[in-house]
Amino acid sequence: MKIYKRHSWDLSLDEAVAIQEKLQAEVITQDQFKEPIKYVAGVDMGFEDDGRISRAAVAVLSFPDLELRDTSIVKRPTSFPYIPGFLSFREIPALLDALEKITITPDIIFCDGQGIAHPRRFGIACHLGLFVDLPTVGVAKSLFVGKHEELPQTRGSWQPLIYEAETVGAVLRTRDGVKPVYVSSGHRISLTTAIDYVLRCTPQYRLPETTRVADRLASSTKD
DNA sequence: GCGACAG
DNA sequence: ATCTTGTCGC
Repeated sequence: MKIYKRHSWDLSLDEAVAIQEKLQAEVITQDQFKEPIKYVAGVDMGFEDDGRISRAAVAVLSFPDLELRDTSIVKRPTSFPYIPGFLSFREIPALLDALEKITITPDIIFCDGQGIAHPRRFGIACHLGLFVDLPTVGVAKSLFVGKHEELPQTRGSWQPLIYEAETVGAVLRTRDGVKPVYVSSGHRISLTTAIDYVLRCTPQYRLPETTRVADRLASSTKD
């Protein structure tokens, strides 16, 4: 699929901050895509050799039946350290290599991490969204920024995630009695629509099927 | 200044 | 993210 390179990846932390602040202005948090959605994708990362090697994986599933239709895995040297607030600079380079090889362009991409629920409203889902110019959703396994009320134990219930007096995402229960996930808009999709698609992609487990498939691909010892 | 801190 | 067995609970 097509990738729109917006900047180089050889950056200092100060330059990375400048890029986040500049590109943030281009993020769209409203629905801007045509339905019906036919394909959904999930991306995930794995590491080897104490983090020196990155493994990126992409899984494209049909929607709404969620059957595997395309996959891609790439391995390359890791070029940026993990620093809270700058996850995208560590993971996106490899993810783009993997996405470039995908033959089916998905209609929505689920990312492992936050969207606008980020200190500068520019988490990995937003960053990736601008590079692929497709709807992206951040589905994180843990809280990064913001606070929220307690939420019911039933699947489908959710509470707004508030940060600096703004709703930046939602805490969503995707399975009864199981730890919730943190959903936020990445690009070209609203929060309520994002929640709807996350629920439609989590028929059985806590995380979206797309992410689960990508996760096992990125974790496999093979190449 | 002191903690907290997506993966 | 990754290093790792058994174990508690439905």
